[in-house]
Amino acid sequence: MLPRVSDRTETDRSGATKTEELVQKPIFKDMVSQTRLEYGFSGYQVPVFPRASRSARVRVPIRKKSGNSQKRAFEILVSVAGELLRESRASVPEDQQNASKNLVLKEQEDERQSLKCNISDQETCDEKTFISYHQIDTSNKFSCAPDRFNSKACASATLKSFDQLANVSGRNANPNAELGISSLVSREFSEGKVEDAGTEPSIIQTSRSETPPLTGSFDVLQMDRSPSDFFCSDSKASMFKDWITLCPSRHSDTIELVNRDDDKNYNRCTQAATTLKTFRLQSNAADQRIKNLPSSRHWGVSPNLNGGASFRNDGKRRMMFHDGRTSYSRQRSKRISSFKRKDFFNQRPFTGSDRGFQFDNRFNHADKRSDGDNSNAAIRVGTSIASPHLHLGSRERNVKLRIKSFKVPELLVEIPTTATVGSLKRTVMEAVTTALGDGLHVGILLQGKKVREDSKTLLQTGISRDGKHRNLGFMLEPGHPQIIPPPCMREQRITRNATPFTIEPGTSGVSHVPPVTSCKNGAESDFHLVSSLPNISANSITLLNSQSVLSIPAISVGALAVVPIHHRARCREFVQRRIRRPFSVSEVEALVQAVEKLGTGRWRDVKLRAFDNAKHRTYVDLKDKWKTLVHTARISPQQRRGEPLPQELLDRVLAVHAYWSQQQAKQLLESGV
DNA sequence: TTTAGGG
DNA sequence: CCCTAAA
Repeated sequence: MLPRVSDRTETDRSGATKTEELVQKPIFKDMVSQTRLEYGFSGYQVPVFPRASRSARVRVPIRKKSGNSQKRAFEILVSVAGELLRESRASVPEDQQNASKNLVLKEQEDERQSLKCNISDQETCDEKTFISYHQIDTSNKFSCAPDRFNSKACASATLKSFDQLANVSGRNANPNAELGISSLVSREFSEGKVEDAGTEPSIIQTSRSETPPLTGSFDVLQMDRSPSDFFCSDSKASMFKDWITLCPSRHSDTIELVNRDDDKNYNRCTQAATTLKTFRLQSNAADQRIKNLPSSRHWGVSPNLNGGASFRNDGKRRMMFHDGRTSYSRQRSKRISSFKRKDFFNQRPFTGSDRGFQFDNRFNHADKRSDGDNSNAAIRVGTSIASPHLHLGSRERNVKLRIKSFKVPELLVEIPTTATVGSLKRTVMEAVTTALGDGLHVGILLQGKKVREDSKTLLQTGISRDGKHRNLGFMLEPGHPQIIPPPCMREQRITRNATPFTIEPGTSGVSHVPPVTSCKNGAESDFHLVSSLPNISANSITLLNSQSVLSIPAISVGALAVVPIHHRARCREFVQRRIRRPFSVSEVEALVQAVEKLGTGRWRDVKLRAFDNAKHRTYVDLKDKWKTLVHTARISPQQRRGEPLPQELLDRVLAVHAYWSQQQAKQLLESGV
């Protein structure tokens, strides 16, 4: 067997019938010798988004027009809290379960199993804010009781006016306002009393629950994208004016709400997207959808009213039915993103794709005491540790982390030697964009070892003890959860154009030991490489080595623990449109060249010849691109949009198009005679 | 699956 | 970029 062929068998193409093509097709090395250069970027250093400030925060948009913004904000908070609690309830050690005191979420005895929230008002705040919202209707059915909580006993609860925070009611904004919410629900609370050292006991909503109360702790920064529903009603300019920002405050155990009204930079953002982890803030609309869904989280339960789970894979949206049939769905209305996305990279430098998890670029600027050098922005992370020795305000419970840059795994760029420096820049930018755009996860390395347990606190993990954090590393890792298909996809996986690193169908089911997949990256890498990889542990894959053998390790228990959330998110996101990836000049060049040789109508061959490395370009894409190219070439330069193409290239397009049209006509004539 | 073409 | 009929 030809080595060249065997090297390539990891791609979607295999089988003896295609051997010939494979041999004929120029592989990467050949391309290099044929006027093409290959640039390998190993460990490309991408600074944290320049505007990133000192803290990474969750942002909760507040709709201006929706009336009760307090209610809305609180709704979101409770929803957040609920998600966090749900995620972490099993992971809080016994000795840490009695720590915080401000927000009390309790499972109630009544049939609705609702949660009680007590939120206190801080007395030092002149402006009393009273949140008396009941029956918050999230998927978990929380309810909130008015404050019966002694504020002294919950010193970290620094709830200031919501109005101040969000400036929704037109009052003066106070960027420094904070809302503190405790991270823990303790058993003590359910018994009615909380004692804080040196302060008087406070009365807590008593509930004689037979079942133990929910316990859990907020983990470090858990963020997710907010549904776009939030923004649809507002004008673009004001879209992001009203934010409530959730973040761990310096007092820890609190969540900070910061008004973002003052920040013009947000106005140009297109989408609320802040994700480090996996819970969702849910809008009314999203809630509504959830309510309509079966409450069961069991795999295989279809969230789709049609009886099929909708998902997408590699650009194709389909309905999957339980009997294995697939059918195409035309429900555009189900798309989450109804707003227009503009230039992706400009606006969301650090966000992932619609499908992946996202890393927000819109960090908070409020805290500008230092860090004038934005390129070295740090991310401040509150530990949210439920410390057994709870001294509110104690700085020891905070960990400051400075992230100078993220290391992006290797990118491969191919560009003609005749290309300009400018196009090289653009190409690299595109590669970076693509890598980032498809959703990277942040990985944490502690002393070279991957920290996988997302539910553990920093204290437990040892990060908090690591005074200088020299041994703490952050990495961007591919976060393509498609690799671990949610069960709704497992019955029938679409593999043809799947990424080269997907688990093969044989491993469907609940196997935790996916097979080892080896891959020669050199020729296979494309801009997509990074994002095609599953979320796997760092020590099992060397992304920086293009020749490395990729092995997909067993999925960690921690990863599995969040699968249900993934699943929910997935199934909703499957119906999203593919991310738009405009063709670069070099890509157009390659396309034209291929069509010159092969003619129109052989798009599969064109794909194999010129875009085999680019998994995100399907032959349909190429055909479509050619269509638009021909159109572009015909219209006046003034009418053209996007990156300007050299006239020479467009002339070639027209010439090629004319030539092959003629050929086609000839053939038709011959066959007719 | 691939092609072709409308949306 | 999506969708889909038809091959």
